Amino acid sequence: MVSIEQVLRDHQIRPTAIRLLMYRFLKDSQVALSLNDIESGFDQSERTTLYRTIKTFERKGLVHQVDDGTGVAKYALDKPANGKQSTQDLHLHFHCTNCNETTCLTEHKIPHISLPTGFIPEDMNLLIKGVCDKCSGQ
Amino acid sequence: MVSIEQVLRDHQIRPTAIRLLMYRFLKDSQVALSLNDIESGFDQSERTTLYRTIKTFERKGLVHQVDDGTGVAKYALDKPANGKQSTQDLHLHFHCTNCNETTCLTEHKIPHISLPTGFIPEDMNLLIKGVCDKCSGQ
DNA sequence: TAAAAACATGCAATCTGAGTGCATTATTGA
DNA sequence: TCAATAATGCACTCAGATTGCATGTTTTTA
Repeated sequence: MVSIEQVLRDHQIRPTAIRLLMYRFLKDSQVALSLNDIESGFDQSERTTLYRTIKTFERKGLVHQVDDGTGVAKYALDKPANGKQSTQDLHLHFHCTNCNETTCLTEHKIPHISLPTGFIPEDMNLLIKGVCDKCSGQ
Repeated sequence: MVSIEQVLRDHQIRPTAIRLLMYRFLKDSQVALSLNDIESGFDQSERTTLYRTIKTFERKGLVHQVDDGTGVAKYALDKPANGKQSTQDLHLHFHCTNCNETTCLTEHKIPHISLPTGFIPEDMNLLIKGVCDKCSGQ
């Protein structure tokens, strides 16, 4: 078990108070969070700082941005890669049109897609919209 | 060969001058267009009108919105369905990170994905980012 | 360890795209 | 032809994203 402080240091991020708090906040969330969501979880601290913090996390590879089609950027913690290679860039996200929550389905890999000649893929994103398990009651 | 006017009428859209122009503009484009792109193609006419026009087209099933992860909505003409059922919502989009153009790869269908229990899919969007054929030079 | 350099934070402000309200103009159909 | 209905244009509003700058804090280095 590595401390959050160490995780940040490992990513060349200075472990300030806000950063530690935000990391924990993201870690405790089962769903991707928008800047507004994050802001709501912090009485103290300022929108801009939270924004820059999340962007720092993103730049340093701690979180990835989730685009769920709502037009609002959300963020989720990267799961530490099990193998050598990060698999973060092959995501499947589920956006519930009922509760508006967006979940990373990291276990579900996107199957290989063959593209026309000349198209060089670098990143993939599969977004599925529908009703999530909590809302479907199943 | 059906006239554009007829296409619009068939979708319960009054064929005004702007609408005919915009339809042709979309038809002539190989890539999805943002409102800004469209605006640039029209010296005359007003942003709001173009916006409402594209939204009308969307509502009536003439175009579909493409979300390429840039945060800017783009639109592309629906290809006329060959079969009875429209398959517009299950093709993939390719966004070139070099030229910023987004292409509908209508021939490429999204493979079936099995979801965890309780997740009910209703719509899917597969976005692949990378370098397009024009930019890769291949 | 003090001073300089580098980075983090807070506040105010800007920018962009999306979307609406309303008055005017055009089109349609009784 | 006239009333009803829809389309257009202009002026806004709104939200989220992003930046500039002044200040505070940490790190580095002489």
